[in-house]
Amino acid sequence: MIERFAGRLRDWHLRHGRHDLPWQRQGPYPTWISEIMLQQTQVRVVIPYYHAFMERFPDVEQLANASEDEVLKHWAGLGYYARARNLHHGARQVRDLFGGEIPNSLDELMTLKGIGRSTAGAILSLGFRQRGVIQDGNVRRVFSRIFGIAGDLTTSVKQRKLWDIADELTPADGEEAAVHTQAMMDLGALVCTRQRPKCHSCPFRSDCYAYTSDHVADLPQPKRIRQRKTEDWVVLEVRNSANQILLGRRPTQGIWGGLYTPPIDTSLRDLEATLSLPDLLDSEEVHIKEHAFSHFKVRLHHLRHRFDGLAPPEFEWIDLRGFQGGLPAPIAELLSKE
DNA sequence: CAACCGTGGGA
DNA sequence: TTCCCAAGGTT
Repeated sequence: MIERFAGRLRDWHLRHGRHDLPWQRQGPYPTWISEIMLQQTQVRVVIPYYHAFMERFPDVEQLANASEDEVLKHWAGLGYYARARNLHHGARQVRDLFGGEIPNSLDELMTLKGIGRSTAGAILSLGFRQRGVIQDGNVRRVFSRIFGIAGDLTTSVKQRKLWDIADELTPADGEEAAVHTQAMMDLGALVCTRQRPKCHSCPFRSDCYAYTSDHVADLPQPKRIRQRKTEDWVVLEVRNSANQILLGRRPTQGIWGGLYTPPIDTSLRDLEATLSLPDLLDSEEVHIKEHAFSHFKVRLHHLRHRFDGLAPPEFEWIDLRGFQGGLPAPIAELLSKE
């Protein structure tokens, strides 16, 4: 089974795999961009962002020379904004430390911000067509079912085991490894899905532990999700007579790091203390919007206020049209309302 | 090691 | 409505 695995996977992929994704066979830079965008993010969500991003930042040099604000503007709505900040930082590392050429070794790739072992393996394999090994959610799910790996897959023992299997199954030849890498992800994404897997069309069903022992629904073990707390945030939309709006850049650390939002705090009273705008307590609540982050929830209380004068510290008057910075998705939606 | 870090969509 | 997940990495 181990001996025949790669060959059988390749044959399946030739007929049933994905061969027309926009970043495929485009070289290391497009592979890098797509791999970062695809972290924890579905293909159909990524595609429009990928096209716009590549249009504006067609190569490493243009990405490195751009401002972080503009990079985040193109990332706005995708989420996990550290990915964009790290990617931008990584492009500058390539420019300044690698002479503008993306390195083609595992160790060097992993020195770039935001590139871990799996993403480095993917760039080596898919981007450079050199031998590289990945270990993503698709691979973990496929292996846990085929080889019957139960329990928590994030422990170091299980991680070691999964990496060992992945390494053993990956062909030595670079081009074959590239096809293998794409095929592993396609099998996980198209057949060996989390819910309602299509075992009837799986090339490994006769050897699959989960399928042959009727444990497909139990593997891999779902990770326990802790209850998410809910906070209340007051989002203060302040406009002046020129229809500009008060926005401030959020600190790099924390939620929405590097993006721009209106003044936000847990109460209007706290906002009044920091902003000291006249008649702030008279501002009206437009509506309340619930928003879920990965580890907590918020009720966004949308308030409107009119003010003409100097922007308070940490904020600036901004015309949203042509603004070169990123707005978080729920904030952009909130500000677009009448 | 566990918490942190977004968003949209499907069930 | 609510829960869960989708090509992870950093701290």
